[in-house]
Amino acid sequence: MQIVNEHRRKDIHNSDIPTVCAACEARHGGVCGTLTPDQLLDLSRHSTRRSIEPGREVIGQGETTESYANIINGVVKLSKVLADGRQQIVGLQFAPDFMGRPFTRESALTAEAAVDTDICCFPRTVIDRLVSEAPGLEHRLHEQALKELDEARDWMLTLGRKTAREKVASFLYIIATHIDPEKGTAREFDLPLSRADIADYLGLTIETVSRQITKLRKDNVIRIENSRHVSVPSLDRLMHVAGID
Amino acid sequence: MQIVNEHRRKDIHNSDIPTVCAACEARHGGVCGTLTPDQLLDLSRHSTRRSIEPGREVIGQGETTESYANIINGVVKLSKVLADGRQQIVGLQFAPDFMGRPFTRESALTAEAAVDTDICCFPRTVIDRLVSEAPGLEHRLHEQALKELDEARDWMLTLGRKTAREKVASFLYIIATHIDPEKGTAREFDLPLSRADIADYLGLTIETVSRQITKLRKDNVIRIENSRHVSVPSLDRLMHVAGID
DNA sequence: ACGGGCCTTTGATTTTGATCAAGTCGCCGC
DNA sequence: GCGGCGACTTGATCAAAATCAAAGGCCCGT
Repeated sequence: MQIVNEHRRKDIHNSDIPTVCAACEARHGGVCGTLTPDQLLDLSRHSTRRSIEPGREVIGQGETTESYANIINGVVKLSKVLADGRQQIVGLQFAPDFMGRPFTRESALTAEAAVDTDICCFPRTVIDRLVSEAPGLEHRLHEQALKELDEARDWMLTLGRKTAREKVASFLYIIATHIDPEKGTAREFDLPLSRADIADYLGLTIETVSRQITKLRKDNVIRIENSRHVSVPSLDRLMHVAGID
Repeated sequence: MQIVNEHRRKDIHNSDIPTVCAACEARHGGVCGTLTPDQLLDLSRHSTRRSIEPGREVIGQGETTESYANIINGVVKLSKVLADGRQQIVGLQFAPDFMGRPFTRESALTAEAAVDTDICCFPRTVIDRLVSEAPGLEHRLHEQALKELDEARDWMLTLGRKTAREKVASFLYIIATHIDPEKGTAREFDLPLSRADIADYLGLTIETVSRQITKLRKDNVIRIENSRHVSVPSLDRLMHVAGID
């Protein structure tokens, strides 16, 4: 897609911005926003865009990574598995999240696209060099880590203490509030995860997830078509069912 | 306690180190290790030691914090509560962990001493200033955040996918490997948490925790006296029961 | 030593969600 | 249009953990 000046975002200084970066959302919420035009140019010269189809693994548990990436659009599942195959999704990442683990080579988890996803990949060496040159970049990565930590801890409360109904409602709420990186909350959306994925995210079985979704539909908390498309008449109601004060 | 030169650690340059810091473990695994003697002196002038008895709240969910702290010894529970009182412990912190949330005023969780605990408190303003002066400090805080994120995600797998027996064994394994900051793993230790706390950490009830501990004892995975003191004949066996490959 | 309170254990019963087992729906290729 | 396959739903039954209930044990002060 060719980007012309009129479409460029006005909230960041755009002169001398590499063409590929000019329209990229990752420069706003994402990590690239802290870089100077020079640094951005440097990074963009080494970065490559990739499209990933659903189910395709980006990085496997225990593998070594030689690159980081920004999510341009789509959804990525982060998961862990037990030796006997039990699986838990430990996080979802949306645009413009940064993926990859600074300061360590080996990944402790598997990252896999949940839907068609575009990412912008950077070689580890370039990011590591930029981190040492631009202190603002480490600060941004640090903030992203803290955000993920907060999300992980919120989800621990969901996993440990909520009922199946509350868990499913909590999941729907997360999706409603994250699926569209532009506006805050969507009252209608396609689920980026299959029932099996939702079960792995919530620590439930697919049957329980399905039953609870059916029950939420019968209680008019949500409306469903196609089993993937959900609309939420009242966000407040959903939050309440999810046990979020 | 008075510290004389002979007891000072040799692995860090000790000249001009403030007396209170000289014997402090937090300088090794902790965040102070990155500071120059000058910066350490600066920080130590504004820091205060506090002893906290079990059950005493250090910082409450939703309160604003004006200080950070290092744990000198003891154990701190980090927890979240739902509106109706259901509680989940989302993390345990041991010496020499850093407590407090950089870059945000409001705490999203409650921190409470689990046992008698000593902490070294720093005013927010001083740390924030040192972060801007010493890039190494932010790097260290970033690493601590990433460590906590890894731990949180590991625990999500435990909460979402393990059985009660595996959960209790996982908890005992965590304690065995963290209770003594000096040596790696203890094969005998006092539990820093009550049954109620363990239940809140594992997303179980106290009765289930008690029953599973009894069962692990009968299966000779652990030995118990006083209901607080535990010894572990075989760490490998415990790990296996905990579902850790 | 005695009593009271709290923490812990143990037992009986119930409930929630898992498991087992059929279906149904939608999509795609033929 | 038909058949088949994968994803989802629904139903029946089962099991794990929660809940309800009652002791025990331990510590502490009197």
